Amino acid sequence: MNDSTTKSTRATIDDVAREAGVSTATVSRALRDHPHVATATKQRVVAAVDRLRYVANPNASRLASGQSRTVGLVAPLLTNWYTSELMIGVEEVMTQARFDLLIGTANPTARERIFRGGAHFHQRVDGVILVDVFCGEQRAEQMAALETPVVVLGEALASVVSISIDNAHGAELAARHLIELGHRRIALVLGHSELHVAHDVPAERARGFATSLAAAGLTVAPEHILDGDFTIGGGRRAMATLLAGPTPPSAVFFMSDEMAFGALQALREAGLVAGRDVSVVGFDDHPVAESIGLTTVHQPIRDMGRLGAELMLELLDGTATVRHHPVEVALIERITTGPLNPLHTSR
Amino acid sequence: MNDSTTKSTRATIDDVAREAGVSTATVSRALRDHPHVATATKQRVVAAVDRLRYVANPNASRLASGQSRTVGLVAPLLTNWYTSELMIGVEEVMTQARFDLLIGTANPTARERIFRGGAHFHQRVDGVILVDVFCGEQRAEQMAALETPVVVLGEALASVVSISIDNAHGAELAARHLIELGHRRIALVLGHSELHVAHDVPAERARGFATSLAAAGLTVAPEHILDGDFTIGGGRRAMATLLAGPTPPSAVFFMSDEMAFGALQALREAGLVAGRDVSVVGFDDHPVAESIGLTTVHQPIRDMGRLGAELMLELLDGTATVRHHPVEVALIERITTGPLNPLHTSR
DNA sequence: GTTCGGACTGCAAGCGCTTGCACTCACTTC
DNA sequence: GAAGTGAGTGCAAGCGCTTGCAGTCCGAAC
Repeated sequence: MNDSTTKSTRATIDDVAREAGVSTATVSRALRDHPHVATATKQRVVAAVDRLRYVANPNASRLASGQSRTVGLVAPLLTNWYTSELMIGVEEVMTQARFDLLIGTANPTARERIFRGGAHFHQRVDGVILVDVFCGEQRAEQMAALETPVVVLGEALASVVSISIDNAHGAELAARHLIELGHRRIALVLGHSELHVAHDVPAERARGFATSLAAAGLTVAPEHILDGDFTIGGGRRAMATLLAGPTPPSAVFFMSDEMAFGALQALREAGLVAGRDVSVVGFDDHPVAESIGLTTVHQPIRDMGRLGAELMLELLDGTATVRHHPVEVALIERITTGPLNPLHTSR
Repeated sequence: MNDSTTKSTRATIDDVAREAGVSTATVSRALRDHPHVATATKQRVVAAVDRLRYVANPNASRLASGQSRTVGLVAPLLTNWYTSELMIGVEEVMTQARFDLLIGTANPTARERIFRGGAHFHQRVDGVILVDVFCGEQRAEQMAALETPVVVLGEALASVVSISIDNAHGAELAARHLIELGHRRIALVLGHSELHVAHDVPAERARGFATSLAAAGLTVAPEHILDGDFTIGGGRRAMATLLAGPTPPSAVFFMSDEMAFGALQALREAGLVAGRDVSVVGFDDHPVAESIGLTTVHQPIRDMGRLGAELMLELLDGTATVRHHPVEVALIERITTGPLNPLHTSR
């Protein structure tokens, strides 16, 4: 009956038990630091494990324990440097906690299923970290009712654990900086990624921008508000459009660094110098922003990833409090912004 | 005994079997498109699955089948945009094939264990994709002897399935381009990332670079070969050093775009214009290279990731042939390179 | 009318772990 | 000396699937 064929199969817990002269139950407990295992026994087990190079089969232990020790990371766009950066942070913490990370793209259909717990995902993970999967409070409540713990990154929510920066505040800083440099005719390039259904990050940044302008008694001309699609190409086109207009702005706030990169390209193509002819501010602090010298609003992305993972771990422990965790942003002044060029003051 | 407590637990295969009026074995077979399952039966099963919103427990099926349907992706540096880009490609294909992707960092210790199959990893994955974990032919042979299928990305190897670009050729293209523009005093900025133990990518690129110079009867001055550490900062420092030297080069080839970005910054700080005063060529075609206008050697990273995943799938099928798969590179001319500036011809 | 080969389905034995429960022994405590 | 107490261990029943083997049934071939 016992087919202990000489197949060079991997050692199982039973092999270890036999080798150590104890029961499988004891091996299992010894290996997981359960209380009530004699120190001597534990040592024998560990020695046997080493001798046999035993590694527990995760599928078996997960099946038996009902815990998958895996968390899912869902993001609409993995391509994104922002997402990867966040992912690194999450991965760091999760690996250390000996958890697996399952990454998945959230196409629009999948999104809805995730909210209702119907996703394929839910069956195999202990928790889900949502990155930039904008859901809104209503959806958050739905998720809070689910048995799967959820951490939302990039959006401020009350019914689930969430982490995000104060987008309005970041935009305020950017606009205030431009105003302080003397700029009056300031343009705004926003974005409407279709993947980010219903998300209000652009709206919040626009609000912050408007707040600062209003505080200085300024307004934005309608033709100075453009959509840059959150892409390099979109930013380039937006900048070109602004330059071609009747009254080009002396400064532009882009809602992402990548759009700003495109804008710098457009400026160069027009023979203009950023920071002198036109001031440009981005948002994110992309790794390349520093080398280009782009003035931007820095957000600690990797830290947010780490925090997200830590909160997920707490959630799984039952020690987390459901609330929003705000994260600080800061303006980083570099060379793409400068005092208002006299050229512009002349009307 | 049968504790069918009213716990709102998930539906199991038995629930589906009961609902469809068949045995669990039949459900299992129907769901995996086994032959010899009557069409009508299959439909009943599918209907029951829908009604119960059943999703198979992956741990149970993996345990029972002995297949983990998971592949590991190991890279020394996940932070890297290159790695993320590659990962996206792999993820795309793997997800479609309904495989899970487990990502892991390969610190030096872990590397050796992976080579000998002793890694924690091996117990839980059907195959391993190694990204930039430079191993050399000897290590590759070791791995080929392992039962775990391996695909190596970024290095040309004979004993395992491998994928890489022709680094020497890429560098040749870059150098030739500069030579054709009239440059004679060309510098080289390489890198020695410590994480990339013993990898010869820099060596190959250096060789290609030398080949092109030699063909034009040129040589490089020793002080024109610097280490830029493969980082933005390193590139910046290298460029600054070159500019401060007694005979600054008129053109520089950087082994990575990121170092080139740093160089552009250094040039700007020195009041010089890239493409006019000094020509700069990078390597990689980083997403930002386009917006900055960096001339560089393009490599189809995401495609390489896709190919790697496809080959892994074939390997698991037993339909792959072990060999190296070369991938094409191409020079992309942009604005950081230009004809030799007369200033430089004067000695 | 048998016999036979397939198509289809069910039985039941695992896969390698975890864990509730029961049990054995010292040791204490009255 | 009896009765507790609790640390330490083993038994065995699962966890939810897969799959070899053994049917059952039915139409085709003899």
